[in-house]
This record gives sequence, structure tokens and C-alpha cells, in this order.
Amino acid sequence: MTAIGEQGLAGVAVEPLAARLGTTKGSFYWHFANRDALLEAALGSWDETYTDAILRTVDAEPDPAARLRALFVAVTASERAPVEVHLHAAADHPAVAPAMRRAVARRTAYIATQLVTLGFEPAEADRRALFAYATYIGHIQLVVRIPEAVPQGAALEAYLGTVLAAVLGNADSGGPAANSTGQADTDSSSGVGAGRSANSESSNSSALSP
Amino acid sequence: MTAIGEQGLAGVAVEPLAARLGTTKGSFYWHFANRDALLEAALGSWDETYTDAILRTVDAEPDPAARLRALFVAVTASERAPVEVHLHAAADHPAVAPAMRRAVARRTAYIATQLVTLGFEPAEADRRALFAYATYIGHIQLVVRIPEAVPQGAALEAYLGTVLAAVLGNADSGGPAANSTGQADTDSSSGVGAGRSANSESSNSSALSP
DNA sequence: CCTCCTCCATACGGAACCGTATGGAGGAAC
DNA sequence: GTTCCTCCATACGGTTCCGTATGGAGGAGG
Repeated sequence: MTAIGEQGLAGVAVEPLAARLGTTKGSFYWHFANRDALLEAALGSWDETYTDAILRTVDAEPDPAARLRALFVAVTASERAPVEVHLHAAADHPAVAPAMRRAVARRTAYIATQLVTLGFEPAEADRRALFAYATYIGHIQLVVRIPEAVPQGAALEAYLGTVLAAVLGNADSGGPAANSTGQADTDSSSGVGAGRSANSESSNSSALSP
Repeated sequence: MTAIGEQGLAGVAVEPLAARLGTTKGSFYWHFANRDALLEAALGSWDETYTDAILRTVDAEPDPAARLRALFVAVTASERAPVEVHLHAAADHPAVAPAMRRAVARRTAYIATQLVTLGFEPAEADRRALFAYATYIGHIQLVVRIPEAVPQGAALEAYLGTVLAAVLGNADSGGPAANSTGQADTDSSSGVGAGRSANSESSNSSALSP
């Protein structure tokens, strides 16, 4: 994962990694069938660490709005970005593609679930979930690739406030009346592993199969 | 550019390209000093085609809101995405990095200029411009890497509507009262090449140098 | 006709990988 | 203590790329 964060999939190369770890190719090929086997193992770990774990953590928040805010904060203010960005850039790799599809489906479904609980119509919730996710992808992309373009410190806080307000705000379309504190929510375990799937309702806006 | 769109920077390889064009390495190295020289040439062309040209076109729209809408439509509904995504993924390359910085600075500055004309405070306009740009980056990223996650046709239209409403809407922060038709605008050439620079005011939210 | 210049092809050396072959060190089993 | 199993190191061949060396075809100029 460290190598992926630093150099992307190209960093997962047998000889450089062996040298870096002070061992040899012979040792590597004892533990893994080949390079792809190492990649698969890393991607399995990524699933758990970068999606399951964070959704579990965030889901402990008391209401949907707090969950979304915690999700945004957790996901923008950490060192996860390089791995996410580099894996995303390798989504054409046959081993990476399914992992990425799973991650996107689960994450957007979780966000959409929170938005529905907040009172958005399902179709609008799906749109806003994808919207939020795209913004997240673009944000970490900028953070990793062009960090000068992204504000820091207090300015970053203000920026996140603008983004969250835009995603949660009711801009002319099917949103809740004025319910930004989650008063409609009574279900405190609302999404992880059992939430609405991304393609289970009439808004045929995406066709992901988690 | 075709090779970049298909395979990213890795596709710009002398021997494969020569074979593809039915010529040889000998011929290539007559026209270009080395691989980097070809890359530089491609990036120069990219600057013009993917930023200058589109901003010129969009700037012909009569008011800022229409310009932003035209920009969003032009930029999401075309075949530019693969090149943009692959170049973005190669922003660690020493030749690509400056081009990417220039592009981000010019594009966000253009968007911010439109938002200021629409009545947003400069700092909020910068935030929303970066917000919009991040959403754009994430969107094309998803389109290229995980197309199943992105709606198509009418659903895409609805999605873009949601996004534009969120970026232009006045969600609790310094926006214009109810001025979504651009009635405050009287300047029809408002940005290309002479807009506000991204770091020319007090909101120290970014430090790009175009 | 000879020369030179432009453009291109072939052939080579080198680097960075992947994967395999082979053997050897060290401990467990009997 | 001999055997075997685990784990690892060295050495090799193969692939794909970069860049260079060299020469050759074809036309322009004298």
C-alpha cells in the first residue's frame, strides 16, 4: 500500500520492492505466485481499510447529517488520498477495476442512504450522492496532483463548509424543507452493509452491481 | 493526443507509436530529439485545444450563468475526458506538472470570474470555483474509469441540473439574492485571458501562479 | 556525373522489469 | 545423523522500451 501511495501500480514491482525490503526476488516468489497475486492481496486489504472500516466508523454518528459530515472530514483530512488517487488511475487494470466498482457502489449507496433519511427523494438522493462522490474524487485528485490549488487550514474548513452546504442544501429540487439537523432520523444504524443498493429503485441513474 | 487518450503517457512510446504509424524509430528521432520533446509538443497543443479554445467559445455566451452552463455542457459531453483524465494522472511527470497547473489556474479563475459577476463575494466565488472544478475532475474521472457509475441521457441531464443548481445556488453563504439569470451582468467579455487571477485577492485559498 | 542534404530504415547496446531454475542454509522428524 | 521441508539467494533468459550508430534512397545543385 505504501508503494501504491507513492508511485501507483507501477510502484508495485517485484524487484524494486524486494530491494527496498532488503530481500530478493527469490523470496518474493516463494510467498506470492506472481506480481498479480500481490496486487490482489493489496486490493483485498484496500477494500477493508478504505471502505469498510471508514463506513463503520462514520456510521456510529447519531444522525445522517453528522454521518455525512464525519465522512467528508475523515476522507479529506488524511493520508488516504494518494492511495485512492493512484488506484483510481489504475482502474483499467483487470484486477483493480472490480475493486473500484465495488468501492464506488458501496460508497455512493451509503451516501444516498443518508440523504434519503434526511428526506430527499431517492432519485435526487442518488444524484446528490454521485455529485458528492465526484466532488470527493476531484478533491483528492487535486490534493495529490496539484496541491497548490487546494486551500489549507481555515480556508479548507470554509471550503468544506461550502461543499457540504451545496450537497445538503435544497437548491430547487426535491430536498427536505429545512431539516439540516437530521430531526427526521430515528435509525442509528442506517447503511453499512445493508443499505439501499445503488440500483434498487426506479431512478435508473446508475447500473452498479456491488 | 490519441495515444494519450487511449493509454495515457505510457502510450506515448516511441517504438509502439512508430509501429502504429507504419514508420520506424529512425524516422521519429529525426523529427524529435527524444520522447520528452514529443511530450512537450503534445502538451503545448493540449493547452491550446483543451483550455484556450473552449474558454474562448464559452465566453461568447451572453451572461455568466449561460457561460457556466455552456462550459459544463461542453466539458462533460465530449471526448475530451480521456485525455484530461490521463494527463491529470500523469501530473507527477516534470513536463506535465506545469501544464496542469496552468490549466487549473486558468480554468478556476475563469469560473470564479463568472461567479463574481453573478454577485458572489470573491472568497466565496473562489471556493465555489474550486468546488465546481473538483466536481468536474471527479466526473470525468468516473466517466473514464467507471462509466457504469455515471448516468446517461436524460438522467445525466437531471444530474447536471442538480450539480449546476448546487454550484450556483445560494446555500447560506454570501451568494446573490435570487439572481440566477444573470441580470446583474453587462459585461459580455468577462474572463478569457484577462479575468481575475486566482490569487489576487485577500482570500488566500489557493496559491496558483498561472 | 558527382556531391551533398534530407529523410528514413536497420541494427545494436543498455536499462528495467517479469518469471524460472537451481541450490543452499536452517531447523524439524524420525 | 540422515532426510525432508521451509524459506531465501543467485543466476539466467525473455520482453519492452529508450537512445545511438550507421547506412541508404532520393532529389537539388554544381
